[in-house]
Amino acid sequence: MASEASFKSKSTVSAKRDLEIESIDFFVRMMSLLGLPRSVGEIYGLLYFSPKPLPMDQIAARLDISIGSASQGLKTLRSIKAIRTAYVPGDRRDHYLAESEFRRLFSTFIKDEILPHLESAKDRISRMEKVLSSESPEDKDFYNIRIEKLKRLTQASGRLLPMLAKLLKL
Amino acid sequence: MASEASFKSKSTVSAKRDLEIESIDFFVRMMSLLGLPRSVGEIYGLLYFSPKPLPMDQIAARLDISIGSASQGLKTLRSIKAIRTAYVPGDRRDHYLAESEFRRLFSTFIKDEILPHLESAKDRISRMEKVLSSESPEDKDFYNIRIEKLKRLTQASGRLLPMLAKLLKL
DNA sequence: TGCTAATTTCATTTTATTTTGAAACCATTG
DNA sequence: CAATGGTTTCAAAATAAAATGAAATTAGCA
Repeated sequence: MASEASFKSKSTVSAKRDLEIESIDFFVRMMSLLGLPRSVGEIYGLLYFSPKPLPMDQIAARLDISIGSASQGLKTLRSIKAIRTAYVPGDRRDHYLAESEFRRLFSTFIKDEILPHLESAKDRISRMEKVLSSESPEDKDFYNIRIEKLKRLTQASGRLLPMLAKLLKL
Repeated sequence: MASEASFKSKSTVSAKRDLEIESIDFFVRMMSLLGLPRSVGEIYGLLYFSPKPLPMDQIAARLDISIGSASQGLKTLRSIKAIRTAYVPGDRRDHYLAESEFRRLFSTFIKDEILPHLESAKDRISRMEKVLSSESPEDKDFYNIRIEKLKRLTQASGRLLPMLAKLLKL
């Protein structure tokens, strides 16, 4: 079937392509800042500037990545709520849309990736305190001060991060 | 030369070792959250619970890593101001001490690693706007809205991150 | 200044992560 | 309920990141 439905001038098509490329580049960097693989950034970048929801095979084709990568990347993006599926009548394939509210994206990330670490940090600190109180090594004061600082750090982050997450929701 | 200078009971020594191990573990995780390699976390973790400044060769020996790694790791830690050198009379080697004020550590990290990305993001957004204004593709509204959102994101981070950095300096 | 210990650098090796591609699985529909 | 299109999974391959170790460099001291 030829695409007779809409005529697009050459320059307009390339303008869209330019935006797409800038977007992909942008999100590849941003995601890698969050420790996510390149392909995840590419997919999100593509979807972010796509006016229509795209199915997996088209995503893979336009980014020239394998469908395996695409599937994995979409899974990751779904898990952090950075994309959602859209129903397209008469098409069996799932179609994906970028969730453009970054607030949600970041707060999900903070909740899922950072706060759990803070939790285990608290456990670790209690263990340290136990060790220190059961023994009385030299430099006990030094150790106490260090543990105290660790404690403050985790407490501060435990308060700050949820605040940040909330701020981003504005 | 035997270490006759101080007698340490077996349990006290192991208590210190326990603290050290918890500390290393803690900072390995924390640094990896910031995208820094394992060895960097190990070194900082060791120094954080060391009452005395340590020279590079001792650091490498205690962590069982190569002096190459130790040198690189110390360089990284120096560059983010997470450690500093201490003068030890009669010893030619540099001795290292953990900077225990995390605030500084984090604010340096934000300034050096994150803010530069924001700068390049601004450039990219101007390019996008230029592309969009010179052409008039379909879905122009959609694209404008997306660009607008990106702009807000970078502006918000541009304001928020320095605030955070300052807060952490208090 | 020359000697040597201390440190840095960097090519190579090792390890960890990401991507691929094909097989297995699932779900729709004819 | 078989056939086919769509998706996931996962072992193997490709790539990227980090650690090693030895040579090169630097700096303190005699």
